[in-house]
Amino acid sequence: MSHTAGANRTSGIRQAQKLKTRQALMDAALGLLEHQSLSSLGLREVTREVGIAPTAFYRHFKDTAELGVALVDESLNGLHTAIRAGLTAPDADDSEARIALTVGLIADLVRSAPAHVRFIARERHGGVRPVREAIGTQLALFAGEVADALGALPDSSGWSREDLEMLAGVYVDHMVMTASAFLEAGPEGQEPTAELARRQLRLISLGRTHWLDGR
Amino acid sequence: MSHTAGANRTSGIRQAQKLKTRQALMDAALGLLEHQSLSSLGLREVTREVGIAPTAFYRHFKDTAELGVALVDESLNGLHTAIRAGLTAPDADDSEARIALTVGLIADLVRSAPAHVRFIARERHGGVRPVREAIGTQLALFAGEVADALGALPDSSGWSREDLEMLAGVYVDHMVMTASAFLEAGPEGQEPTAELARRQLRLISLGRTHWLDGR
DNA sequence: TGTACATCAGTGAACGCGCGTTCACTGATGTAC
DNA sequence: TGTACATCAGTGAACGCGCGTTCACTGATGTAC
Repeated sequence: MSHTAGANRTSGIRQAQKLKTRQALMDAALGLLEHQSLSSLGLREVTREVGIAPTAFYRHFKDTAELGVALVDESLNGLHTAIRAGLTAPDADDSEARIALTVGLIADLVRSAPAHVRFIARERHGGVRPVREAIGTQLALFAGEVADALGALPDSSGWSREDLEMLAGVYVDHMVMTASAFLEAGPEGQEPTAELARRQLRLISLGRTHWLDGR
Repeated sequence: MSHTAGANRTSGIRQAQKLKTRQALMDAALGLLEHQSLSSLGLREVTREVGIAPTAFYRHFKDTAELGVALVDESLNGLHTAIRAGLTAPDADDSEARIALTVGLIADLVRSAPAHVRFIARERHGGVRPVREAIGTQLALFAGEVADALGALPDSSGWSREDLEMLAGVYVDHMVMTASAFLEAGPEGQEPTAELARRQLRLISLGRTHWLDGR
């Protein structure tokens, strides 16, 4: 209509630079959150780290809570695609192999994006409501997808939607706890942590196998 | 030796008043932590709430992290005795009844000490290392006790100590998650949250029953 | 019991500092013609 | 392509404010005799 054709392409250099700065703010925040919680993260701290004036922060976020919500999306999109890649790889037919694969996937995720994992584990029950709620919403969506995936498996015939969602919730919670345990464990703690996680998944898997036993 | 006999009784009025102020600081902090994390809690905030001079804080704690560690002990001692009371009440012989009893106990705990529960859930993965570590240590001790209790049950014959500890860990994690879920859920969310928790405990219970099936 | 001294929880002034936010600005990028 | 105007990401000074920490103090409580 008005403007030039292609005006809403938000063209070129300016937009690219803005996105780059925004990303730099998010990266800096994620780094600073290794040793504190979002509720104590200062706007000046973040801009100092990036090397821009404090006031420039407002060109991107209204406050640090809004930055936090953006970090939730970034973190859980990553986790999301990483895990989905694993779930849809149906190479493993026995449950023991699927368990090992899942735990390996979580270990990889923690190794490749420790700051994101830490952020989610930390703020999941953290002091900043909008961020806590964003994480809750995203994890619920994620659990819904896992429930769908579980429902499509032959082992799940006879399962109600409610039970599938319960099971998916158990898996998602276990995943977050395991990821956090990997983070806390030192280098020598990695393998014991993985072994514990596999053992726990075996327990859940057994419960799952016998869920419909009493009809 | 020196002093009067009974000198280390730390006698009387002065000591009592000091303990009272210390407790007031802890109570005030717990209240202020409803909407923030320990890493952003200010010493002046806490003393203002209690109605004493900021400098008086140092008579009790070196910094807010130390206060946090004291809150961990207070919170988990409460939880500890509350849950142990439940575990040692062996009225329930079928597992369904034991599950309902456990979930009811958690709900009671959350209702009677919401701020303590919130504090533990929030700081378990929080930004203040000494506090995070204190919670980890206490929960590990707690899980050890639960493992002992489980090992004493007839259902547990043939279980290795390692498996008992794994199972106890699952129960403890589930308890913290459930307590946190009760907190987040509104008044109408309480019963659905309880039902979900019972369902999850049924799954774990089934896994437990069949743990030794393949020998 | 009474007196003289010691202890120590809580005070209040003072400090330097970093915070979040406002404002008018600059100059590179984008758009119209 | 060239020119004139609009946009807007980032600037830098300034503000009032609450922070953590220091220090010398006060006065009620505790102890010795």
